[in-house]
Amino acid sequence: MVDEAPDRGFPEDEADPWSPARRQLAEAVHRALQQEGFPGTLAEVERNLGEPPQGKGDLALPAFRWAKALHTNPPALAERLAGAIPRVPGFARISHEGGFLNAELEALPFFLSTLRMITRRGERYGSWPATGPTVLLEHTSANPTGALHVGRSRNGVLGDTYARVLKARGFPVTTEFYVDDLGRQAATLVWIWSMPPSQWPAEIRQALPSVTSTEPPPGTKPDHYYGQAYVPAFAYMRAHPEAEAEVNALANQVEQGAGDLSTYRRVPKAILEGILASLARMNIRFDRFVWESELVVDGSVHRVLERLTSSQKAHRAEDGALGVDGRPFGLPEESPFVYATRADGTHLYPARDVAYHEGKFERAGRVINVLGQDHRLHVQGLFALLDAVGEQRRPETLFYGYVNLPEGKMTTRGGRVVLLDHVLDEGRRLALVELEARRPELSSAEREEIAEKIGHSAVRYHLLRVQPDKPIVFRWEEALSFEGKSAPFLQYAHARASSLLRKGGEGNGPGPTVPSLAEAPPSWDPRESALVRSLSRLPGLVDRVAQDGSVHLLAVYGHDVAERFNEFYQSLRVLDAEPPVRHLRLALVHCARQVLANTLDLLGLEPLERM
RNA sequence: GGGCGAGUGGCUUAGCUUGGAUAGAGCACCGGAUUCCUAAUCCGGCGGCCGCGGGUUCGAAUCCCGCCUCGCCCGCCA
Repeated sequence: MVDEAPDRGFPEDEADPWSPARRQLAEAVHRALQQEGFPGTLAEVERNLGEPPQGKGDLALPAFRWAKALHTNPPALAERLAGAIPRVPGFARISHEGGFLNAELEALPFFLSTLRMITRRGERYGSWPATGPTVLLEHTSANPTGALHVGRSRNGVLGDTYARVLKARGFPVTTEFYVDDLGRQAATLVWIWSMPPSQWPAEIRQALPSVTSTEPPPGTKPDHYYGQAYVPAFAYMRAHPEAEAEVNALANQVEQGAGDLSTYRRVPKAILEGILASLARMNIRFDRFVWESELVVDGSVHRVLERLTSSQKAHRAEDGALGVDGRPFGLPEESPFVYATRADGTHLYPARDVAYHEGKFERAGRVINVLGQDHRLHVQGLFALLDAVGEQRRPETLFYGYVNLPEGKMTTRGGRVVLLDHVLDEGRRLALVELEARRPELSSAEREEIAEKIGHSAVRYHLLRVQPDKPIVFRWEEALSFEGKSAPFLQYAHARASSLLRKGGEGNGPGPTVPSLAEAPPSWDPRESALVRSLSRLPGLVDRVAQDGSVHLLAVYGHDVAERFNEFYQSLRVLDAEPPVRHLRLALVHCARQVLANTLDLLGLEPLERM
């Protein structure tokens, strides 16, 4: 039983409940090690503090690493350290076992100060103080040539989540979508839709018999409507040289910044709006759009080409094409050059990409791109070009694996795709079926609203829950699972907590106060302790994920919190407990709901009051 | 062929950056829990030479080397 002021060492302005404890312990251990003749730094000690197995305390330090240099053996060193370390504020016990030094927190003060931090910071728990520099994060950037498939949406889900985490870590973040309106793909669609369907070539009309207007009929999304012409138009164009020439002429015209851009962009823009509407259903939004054609019009591509031309590192092919040797950047021997222009001097994608990045570097101190793993080599080419034009700065990249179907790769032209909108619709439908069975007392409007939130959250979570690097095989039953490792599992825990707080008379108010050490029950149920411990980990996790983009860890974490909460909920009574216990448990429920809500928000998922 | 990425129970997967004390989940399967705050939940059981071989180390799923398998890329396309 603790008998003195419990809260020293836990300042009010901390963002992370663990950092004071870690720091205090590391300092004490470091001092003890120095007495043994240890030459290393405090940071080295702190880095080696790990989490011991269940039941062996809260922080552990393996002594093996330093024993030899200090002319002793690990168990002896651990024992001597344990003996040499005085009472550390916040810790109840420092012990040793084998070659490990184990430290046990004063559990109650730690738990209560964690709960207090959560109630005090509310929705800001998990967030860190503002810091710099501005981060520019580009993601999704799907070509505006049709409706988005689930594979492309993984990019958006990853990018949007990473942006949320970086913001929470304190960085000012801007998200950008690069609209690739140049090139043959977009031109093909612009070309076909520049004619009324009645004047289309017979082959295309036959492929799309129901299409009669250049405007999507009411109730049809423009990305689906305009996009459906892509496959037949592309096939026709490939088979008819005169059509291909028209498309190329169109493409070349915009590529040079000639012609009326607003006319040209009509269809790509409409498709983009459709794509954005789909993404918005999953809570993905952008701060800024950069149209590739704009970089031509404003001269930035031209300026890049001038710099490249005068660069020592420029490589001029025999026929005049301008590029650089990419081998120092890892390009293969067989195709060592990355070209910025064609032989006729017209610019290519890599040149525009350099121009785009120069703009990004002006707008932000740190630039991150979210790209599919097929872009790895392109990035090396980009680096080679940046180097050649004398640009020192480089973007960071978060790569992700593709979403495939059990039958293989998704292909738009092969007609083997699963569209995001269809997955989202099916998710909503399945959730509605569940709700009709489980929540008949709700109005149908409420059920519809909740179903949409469950459905899109399930899809988003599914795309988020594994390491970005790993490829995903899309299976409907898995993507729309509402059990186990899924968004509804998290949402359900949140809804349960919300329900308890409603019934406990707390509603959406500031929540119950955290009891003081004197008021709190002296001994806690293991499920209560496990829950607070889980809650205490959010800020540290946000810090880590912000560093390396491992956003899946947050999805894993959310599951852990929900699981701890469900275990607590299942076996312990809250509302009909005795007053001191009830008080504490209500605070616990309030904090769990808060952390769940914050984690859900970081993941871009919807917290639900009832489901 | 080269480069990059991934290989963990029947399936999906966390842990690998920074080596540490019984490798943690979900699905499936088997058994159990609902007069009680939402059973989309919980409890128990089953199931793992952490791809293979070598190396470094007091200690390797984690680091290094080699091999195998799968994926992606290797256009004056984007």
